[in-house]
Amino acid sequence: MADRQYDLGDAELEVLKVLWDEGPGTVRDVLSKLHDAGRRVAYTTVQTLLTRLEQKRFVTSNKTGLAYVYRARVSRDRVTRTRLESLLSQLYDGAAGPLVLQLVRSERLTGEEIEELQRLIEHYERDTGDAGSNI
Amino acid sequence: MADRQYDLGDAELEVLKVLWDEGPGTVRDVLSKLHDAGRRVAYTTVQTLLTRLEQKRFVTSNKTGLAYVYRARVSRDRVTRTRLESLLSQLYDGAAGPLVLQLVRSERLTGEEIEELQRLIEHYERDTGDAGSNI
DNA sequence: GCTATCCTACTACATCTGTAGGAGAAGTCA
DNA sequence: TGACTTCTCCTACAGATGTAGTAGGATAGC
Repeated sequence: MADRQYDLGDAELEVLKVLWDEGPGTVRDVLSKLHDAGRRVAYTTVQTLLTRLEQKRFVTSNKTGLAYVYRARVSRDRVTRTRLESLLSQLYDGAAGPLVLQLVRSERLTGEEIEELQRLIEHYERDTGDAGSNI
Repeated sequence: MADRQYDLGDAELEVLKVLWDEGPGTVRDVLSKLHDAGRRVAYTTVQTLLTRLEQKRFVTSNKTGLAYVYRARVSRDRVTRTRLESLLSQLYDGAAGPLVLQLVRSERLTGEEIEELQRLIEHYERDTGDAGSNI
């Protein structure tokens, strides 16, 4: 009963995001933020979610005064990568290329992002000597 | 009870992928493919999954001889896009750019994909007059 | 000290999802 | 026609997840 495993549910992720965005906070802090964002949810729901996140080791807590303060234990980047990997393996057999191309074709990158992309590609081509194999 | 809604579970997606890859097929066809792929699962499990997929309107069926033949009703592309959008909105606030950059930085694109990307970017820059705003 | 407030702990419950068994109809083969 | 095989239909169940109520301890203001 002590530990849960598996992945993050949507509601859990939402709570975790608040901790990423706002830094450590209590149940009430998180609840306020969620309410601000228009999310109607009960205090005890947030509490349950934070408890489960702790059981899954995504957050830690320590009692400060009256209430527990929760703190994210995994980085946004780490979770992002895991979810992304999961999407890639589920839908693209793990290949990143098709996904990138699909996204770029959808023309939703900003000018700056395109520039950054351009730089990355130049960098890549310098390293590998223009287009080559990927083995 | 007639209709289910919500999204696809992992097991459901696996079954749907078989239909995408192999074309329409019966429970047994799908089961064989899954077994070939090393997936140990019972006949009735596949049956249940196909039934649920039909309730969710991801597949249709029609009785052909003895058994029902199931056929994907939504394209791989459509489902892919939906899942991707969901990931984007959950983790990147809907912005595609950061995800693309992260993927390209992970250096998992083939030479060909990089070239294709290069072409897309050139195309983009021709259209918009080099780097510009994204409004 | 009392009372309103806030917090935690525990419990509950519905739905979704993965997984599968059993009953019974239908077709196949000897 | 009887024994298999193969299907569908219905039912079941456990774990994950979202959501929240209740009980009871701690705190703070009056």
